[in-house]
Amino acid sequence: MKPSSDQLKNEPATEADTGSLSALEALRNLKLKGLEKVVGVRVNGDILDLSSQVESNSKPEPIYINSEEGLEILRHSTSHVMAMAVKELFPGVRVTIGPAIKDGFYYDFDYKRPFKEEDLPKIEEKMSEIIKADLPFVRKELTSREAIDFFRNEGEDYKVELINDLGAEKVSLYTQGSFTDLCRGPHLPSTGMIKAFHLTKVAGAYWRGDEKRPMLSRIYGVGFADRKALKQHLRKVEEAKKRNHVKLGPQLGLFSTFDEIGAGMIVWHPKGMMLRHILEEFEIREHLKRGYDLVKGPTILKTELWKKSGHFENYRDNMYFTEIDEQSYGIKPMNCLAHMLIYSSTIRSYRDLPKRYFELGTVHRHERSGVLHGLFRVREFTQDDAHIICTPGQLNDEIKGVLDFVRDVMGIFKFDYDLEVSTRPEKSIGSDDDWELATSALLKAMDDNNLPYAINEGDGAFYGPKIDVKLRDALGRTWQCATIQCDFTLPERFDLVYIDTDGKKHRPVMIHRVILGAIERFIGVLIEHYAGAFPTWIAPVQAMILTVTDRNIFYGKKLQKTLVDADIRVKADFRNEKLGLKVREAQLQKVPYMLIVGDKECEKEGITPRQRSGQNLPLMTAEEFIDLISEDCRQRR
RNA sequence: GCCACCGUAGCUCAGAUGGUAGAGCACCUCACUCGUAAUGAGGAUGUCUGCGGUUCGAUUCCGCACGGUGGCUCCA
Repeated sequence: MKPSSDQLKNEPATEADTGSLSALEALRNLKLKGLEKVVGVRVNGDILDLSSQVESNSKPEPIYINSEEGLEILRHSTSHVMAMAVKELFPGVRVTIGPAIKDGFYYDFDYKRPFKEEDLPKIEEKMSEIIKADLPFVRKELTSREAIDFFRNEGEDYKVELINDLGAEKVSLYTQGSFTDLCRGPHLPSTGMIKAFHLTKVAGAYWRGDEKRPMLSRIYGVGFADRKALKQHLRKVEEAKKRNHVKLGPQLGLFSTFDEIGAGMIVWHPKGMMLRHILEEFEIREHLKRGYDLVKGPTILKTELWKKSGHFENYRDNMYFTEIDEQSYGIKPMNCLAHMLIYSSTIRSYRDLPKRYFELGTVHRHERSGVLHGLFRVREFTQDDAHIICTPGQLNDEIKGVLDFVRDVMGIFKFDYDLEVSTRPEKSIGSDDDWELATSALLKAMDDNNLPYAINEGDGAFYGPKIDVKLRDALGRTWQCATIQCDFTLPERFDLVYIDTDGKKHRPVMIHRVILGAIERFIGVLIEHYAGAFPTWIAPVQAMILTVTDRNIFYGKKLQKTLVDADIRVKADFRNEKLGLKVREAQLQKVPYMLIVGDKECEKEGITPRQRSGQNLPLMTAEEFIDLISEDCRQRR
């Protein structure tokens, strides 16, 4: 199908004799090739429709459909097509908003009943008709008054609300066929340029994200420049499914959940517990190297103390409470309180600072049932939590130290990550000055280190601003794990002091920080990142001894003892089964090394390791194999 | 918490428009002693998530609860 450039030629450009012409004309004048793939233009940094007016001597930059901006235009236009299809199929539906998002788009509707998955094929069909009709997207500017009248007439109250809130004098509307939507644009020249889309799912979503407002029905779709890209995306989604830790975890014998235990509670099986143990041991060593002290607080603390810290006021809904001897206690959702008391248990000198208290602290949070998900969102989890209490002068270095720590650890696991700074939320404690101070301290530490970051306004913790570290896994998806939070308030509330050089009491500042975040979530990310094939240094089972016949068991056991004594995490399969079966099962368990032990190995007192890749290594002695694994561990591979 | 969808053996799934259920793998037993992703034969397996309701009768229909998935809101 040819793009509809001919249609467009006659569009708004015609009246423009006064030194302006359509962007498409301007591009033609530039004699650019591949104009059929151009969906918009960039002029002075603004992205405009192909039909928009530009000055005759301007040189608009073409935006191709497969560029990032081009895809956004495509997806946004596809959402309009979907809205049109839905309006035609479901009379009485009211439209709200429908933006482009990563890989696709969505549109929220208000209808007498929510949409179901089974509605999607019908909608897709209707959309295909609209696309086939190759309807042009026509932009029109109206005053807000006129636009409000228009939408009120159409019964589209959500649009009226949007225009009122915009408070602009003029707004733009886009029309394709029978459908007109309030929209800033830009859009494709016409619907015919949509070549590859797919509606993926339905979901509920609150109007404007506010749970007190109506629940709308959202339809999600994906859209790409061509069918090949769409197919590739669907393959990627399949690949991600295969890595799903909720499935892989139990399959690999790592963890499981039980209805009878409760939602959001993880039960760790032997191999999963071994993985945790390895990570925790690794963490303890890394923390000790960096001047942290190990501490531990109790799980339940008096409610009075939670009132003092501000948690009761600000975090109560997420906490569990209990009663002991007619006293109210709260189960800890965070680890800071005990650390504060450890600090204030004696007089501190400026010479003692900074204090870095580290605890693998298990916390309980009452997360709302709908947010629970595998290991990523649970109600009981363990944080690699530390509180750094230091002088204001040390703050910058300490934040830098934590950022370096994060960089080192993420480097070991080969994770890329982005940094985001979150500022003061509505529900919070502390003075404006302290927030200002804490926020600028975080920003300064990042600026000093030339670290790029994004800002999330109002997304901070209730006691202070934070730097969040978003990991990117092997599939490019992001997860929040590490976080660094600056806090001037708790030291105040707990009256933490140190004696400075002047002999007087001064107030220290505090940093809350986690590196892996929650061990549970981090392991979930690791499972998906490695698709369950953990590198040898963290693999719960590093090697599996596989005997060929019963004759080999005696030697196999001897070998196992040698390796266990050398701290290799080795298991053995001495069953009277065929080697092929044993290899298959070890392979499915993603064990890094299989040690094949047959008559040949018994005779030569050696082993033939088979790597997870399927590659066989030459026959070697147990000592050589121990060296091999030790080297893997040293290299963290 | 809200919206949608889902819940049949350890796992993956089939099934009956309401008459108490099957297949493969796993498991158990026996034989085979075997060299790099499934040896063969035989056997057992379920309160069809739970509780109520409708019905002569429910795993199937309805309601509630519990659990899961995808979103919204929230968040490590």
